[in-house]
Amino acid sequence: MSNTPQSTDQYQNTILRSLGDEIVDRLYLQPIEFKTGQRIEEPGKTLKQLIFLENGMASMTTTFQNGTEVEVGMFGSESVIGVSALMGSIQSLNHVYTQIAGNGYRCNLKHAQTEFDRYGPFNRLCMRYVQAQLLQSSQSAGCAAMHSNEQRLARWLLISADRARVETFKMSQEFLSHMLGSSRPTVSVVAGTLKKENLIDYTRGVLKIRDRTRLEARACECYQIVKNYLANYAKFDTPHTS
Amino acid sequence: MSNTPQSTDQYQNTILRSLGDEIVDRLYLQPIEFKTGQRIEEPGKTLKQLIFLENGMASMTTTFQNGTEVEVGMFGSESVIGVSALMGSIQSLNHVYTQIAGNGYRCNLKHAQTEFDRYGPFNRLCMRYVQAQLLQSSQSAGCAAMHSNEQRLARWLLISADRARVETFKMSQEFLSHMLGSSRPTVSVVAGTLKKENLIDYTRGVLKIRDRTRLEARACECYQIVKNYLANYAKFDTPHTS
DNA sequence: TTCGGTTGGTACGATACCCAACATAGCCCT
DNA sequence: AGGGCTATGTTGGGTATCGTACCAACCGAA
Repeated sequence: MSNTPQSTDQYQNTILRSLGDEIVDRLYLQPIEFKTGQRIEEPGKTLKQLIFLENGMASMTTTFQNGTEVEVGMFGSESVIGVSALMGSIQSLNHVYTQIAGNGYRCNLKHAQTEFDRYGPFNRLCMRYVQAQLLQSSQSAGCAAMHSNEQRLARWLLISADRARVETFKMSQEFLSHMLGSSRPTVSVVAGTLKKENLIDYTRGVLKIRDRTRLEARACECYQIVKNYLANYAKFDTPHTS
Repeated sequence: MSNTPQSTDQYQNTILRSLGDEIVDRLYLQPIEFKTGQRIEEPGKTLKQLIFLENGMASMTTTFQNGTEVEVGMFGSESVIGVSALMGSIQSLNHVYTQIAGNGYRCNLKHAQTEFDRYGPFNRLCMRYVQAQLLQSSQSAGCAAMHSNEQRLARWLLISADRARVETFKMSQEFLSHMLGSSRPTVSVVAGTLKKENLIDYTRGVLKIRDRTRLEARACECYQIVKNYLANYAKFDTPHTS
């Protein structure tokens, strides 16, 4: 069922792993490291590259008129950042920047476009990934409307850990409050509860997941839905090849 | 700057309008009418068709474990429903059904796939539309996290009116509460406020926008952002043709 | 060691919203 | 006109969360 000849498992990134060596070669990837808080995209700026994360995590955020910032999307080793440039939106719409340091590969937009225009596996994987992004956004929209801050915080921590492929990461409460669209004191209280019950460890911005199972029980179902989808989106043939 | 030879303006639908006659012919469209509440997609069910709405409005909803249902996406004359089938997600993920009666065109998935695989204007428009969907979802996610029920109700009414191309439509409070992810009494109160101020008329489920300007002022900025994007997404050349 | 900056904990009043319940009003059918 | 039925209006109490404020803990630089 796998959708192309597998390359060696030298990559953590879902898409790179699913592409054959030959195709990856044509992308002319350049290794790149990310510090925490590094900007990848800015609204209105023309996209010039794709980023394939190997580990670490990046957020996409929207800034409202009153200056508040909310996370509306997230990227990790399952994703390719900037794929909208291949789909006709060459201007970025939102901020994207790393939340958890990591590394990955940079791909010049020209090379990506050329490969995309071969309408082969890379093209199909990008389209599938966009579907995955859509699922994530939709789920987040419903989640924000229906679920409590505790559920959403638990979900957010789990997602971040999954994507960054780490169980420990640095993350201030101020920051978490922006991610959830809640207030900082609320994060403090909610995180305090989870900490008291030993689900997480949280000291001066360093966050560690201690009991993943119970933390998952506290998170809303949105966590599993998105996780399952991301785990499988690249695995099956498209109708093109069936 | 327009992206293909225009067909005559016989269509209201953004995508059909942007495609040339020749391409539209190859889609073998069949006219179709929608009553309120008619199902278009169901989760897990295999997609067999695309729908191009000419007027009326359809919602995509997610149902949570506890049975509550929330709207996570919306379709109108700017959209094509079921495009994910062309992008590798041949199973529907969510419910989609009409909220405001209308009509449109049905396109067999096979014909759509064939045209899509020509990698011409139809392919590019579909990709652009998916970007538009993504923007809508993202914005909704942020909106649900940050904005009040009043703002969101006002936004929702305006969006619905725009998409359905009508200023009057039928819509129960029970239903609106699901759309917003709020409770029915809340809708009653909020709608009551807007009604007292003569922004809307609302009698026994029939809703009419009376003062669009002032209603827009009550809605959050998300309304304009999405509206602008939808008004323009099909208008410019993709990088392919530049 | 001291200082300044950042981060975290907590309190408190205000508010938005929920939930459940009940009363009312119009619609349809007979 | 009467009897359900559905949708709306309204209420009251409870809860989650906000906003503001203030203090404490910690970190790194001087």
